Amino acid sequence: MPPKVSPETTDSIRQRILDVALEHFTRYGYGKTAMADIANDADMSTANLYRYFGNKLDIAGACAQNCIRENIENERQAIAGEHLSAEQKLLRLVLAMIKHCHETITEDSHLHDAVAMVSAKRPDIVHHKIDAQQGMIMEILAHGNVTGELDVKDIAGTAKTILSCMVQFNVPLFVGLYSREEFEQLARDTVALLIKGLHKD
Amino acid sequence: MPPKVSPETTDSIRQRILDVALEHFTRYGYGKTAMADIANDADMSTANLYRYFGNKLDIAGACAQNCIRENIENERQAIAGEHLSAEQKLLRLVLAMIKHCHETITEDSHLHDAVAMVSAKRPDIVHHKIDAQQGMIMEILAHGNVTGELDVKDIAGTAKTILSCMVQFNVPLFVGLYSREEFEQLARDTVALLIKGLHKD
DNA sequence: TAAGTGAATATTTAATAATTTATTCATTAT
DNA sequence: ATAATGAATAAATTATTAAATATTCACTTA
Repeated sequence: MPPKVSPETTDSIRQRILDVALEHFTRYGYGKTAMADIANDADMSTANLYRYFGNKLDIAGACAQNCIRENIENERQAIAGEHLSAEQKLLRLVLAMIKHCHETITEDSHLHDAVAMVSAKRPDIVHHKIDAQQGMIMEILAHGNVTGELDVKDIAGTAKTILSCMVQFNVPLFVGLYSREEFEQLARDTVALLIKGLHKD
Repeated sequence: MPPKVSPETTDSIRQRILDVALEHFTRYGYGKTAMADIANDADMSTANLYRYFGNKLDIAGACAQNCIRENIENERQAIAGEHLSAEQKLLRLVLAMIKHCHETITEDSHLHDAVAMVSAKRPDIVHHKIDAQQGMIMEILAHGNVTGELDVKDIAGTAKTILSCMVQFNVPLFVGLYSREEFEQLARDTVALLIKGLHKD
């Protein structure tokens, strides 16, 4: 039997669909992206999309998971490095959140439309991101305990509390309300306050 | 000249209109409340409403200002008392915020509809509330400095930072996402963390 | 048998017409 | 002169219809 030339795997086809779809979602938003548009650019029939994804929302969901994976990777990079203090790491994490939110709402990008859709219909995907962020904060706290910089008893609970103080830096809606500079200053102040606390030493 | 019986003042008429309007906004929301409904219940013609308010949004705005005044008064009551520590006051303030948000979204109440409208078209009104809350936190901090419980250098800046850590307790949208108990626990943890900080003593 | 398609159907979205509602104003009452 | 109104108009909302789009499926191709 003759060897097939470039035998496209199921996975690579799925990936091609996702690449095309993300391009469209970013440029025109979820609503204004038609399955026919995606199919066209992916060189296949509309019907064939359904052999690879259950429906349109599944495609958007898969795109979102890719983006979130990337985003988490970014944030991990930002806080990597043994020499950084817990405060520095926390600050870098928050600044990465703000940066990501700004990218989501600026660029050309009607991406916020797709983000809203996925957030509403697939809360599990959002939750996964929250869990990952809480995990990162937990690592920062644990390491801070080791170096003697911090003294945190309930690491998981405290990480949750810290993350909740940072909602505003995580939600594009809020980030859009102020200038980047203002927001970054607020982030610095917030991290400093969380580390130091208000009480008299 | 004969003395007028029960000479209704302009102010009392305005107040009657506002009472009726708030009732309707609460029960049916901004959109589903017609000027004719308000006029009917206030025993006057629709046209006459315009002798007392510029337009429908002005009525909603005046209602909102009344509610906010009440709300601020509530929060002031909650933190009154010399014997309370700064931490206790801060906690009481946050719990009052949560309580108010819960009341806004539960009850019968399509009030969130009216709140959204006013928030969008009259940001100054919202800002007034934020300023008042920041003022209360400043008072708490200043008093804490006096008693020796706290050591806060930049009172205004710190108050702003603290308030921003509490957005989630101030925005009905967020408050609705979790149970009251969960949220109150989060509030306790947040206040404790802000007061104590993370660092090793 | 697996991958893919065109055409049929169901659901959404957009456009339009019909209705309701907000706002204004000339006029009446007090 | 001040307070109030009914009727006229402008603006917004809702209901209706038409068009576009998502999804399914019987069928073809390799």
